[in-house]
Amino acid sequence: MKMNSIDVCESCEIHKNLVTKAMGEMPAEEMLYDMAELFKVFGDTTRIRILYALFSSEMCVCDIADLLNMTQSAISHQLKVLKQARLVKFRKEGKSVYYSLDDDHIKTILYQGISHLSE
Amino acid sequence: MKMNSIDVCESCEIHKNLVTKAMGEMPAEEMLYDMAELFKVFGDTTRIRILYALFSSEMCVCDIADLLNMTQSAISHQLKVLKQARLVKFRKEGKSVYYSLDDDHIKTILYQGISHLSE
DNA sequence: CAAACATATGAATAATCGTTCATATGTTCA
DNA sequence: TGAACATATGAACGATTATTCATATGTTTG
Repeated sequence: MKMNSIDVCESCEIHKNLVTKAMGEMPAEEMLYDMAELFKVFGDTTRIRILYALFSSEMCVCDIADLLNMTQSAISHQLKVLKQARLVKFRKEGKSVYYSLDDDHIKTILYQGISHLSE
Repeated sequence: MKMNSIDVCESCEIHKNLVTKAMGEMPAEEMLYDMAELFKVFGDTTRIRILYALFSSEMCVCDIADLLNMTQSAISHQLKVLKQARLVKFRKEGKSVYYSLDDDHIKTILYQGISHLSE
């Protein structure tokens, strides 16, 4: 008599031990949520382009907009997303705001992605 | 006289050299697209949960559904996405289909994500 | 202060995505 | 062969998201 789970398939009770083991190794809900939120940020070509631009050097918003041939507004919105994910940082200089990479893991994450793709 | 880009901000021509340099280092369109597609796959808690489940051991669809307390259909749809991204592989045994991880980069990518989050 | 400029942001829209529901496919076993 | 089972899949729905447009904020300079 099951009580805590959907009755997906009774005969799979054979693997209850595997399920129990995996359940114990599952990260906490909040961690899973944060991980998904982080990877979502990498899941957009515009944001990946921005990160690559900043690999090259620090840049102001209009440099990036010019480089990617997109509107200043679109870039600004995406920089906000990158900022919230703590992937970029910025410094203000007069009217301009210069953005740069905020984290060493960014390259590693992107390169692992490339590495997976080129298998 | 500009010809190939939106006139975002004329006075930023100061940084044209940076923009040109970054343009030269930008990955090809197709690579950017593929990278975004790959990271999108990691951008969902259900799929991350499935990957973690498979870290633990190979599992059949209904094991995963039971573990995550979700419908068989939802899991099956997500496994399709993971399969297309070549993150999981499967073997058929009778009525069941056993899924397992298909790539060594998966752990590295997820761990880099965790590493970034816990800074 | 006013004009010019660089950036930020809220609302709207179109596109994409995850889950559900119903059902199809394919396997085993009586 | 037919019933039971495990999985896959198409369509539909609601939720999320990227870009655009209009405009606001904040800085510099005449």
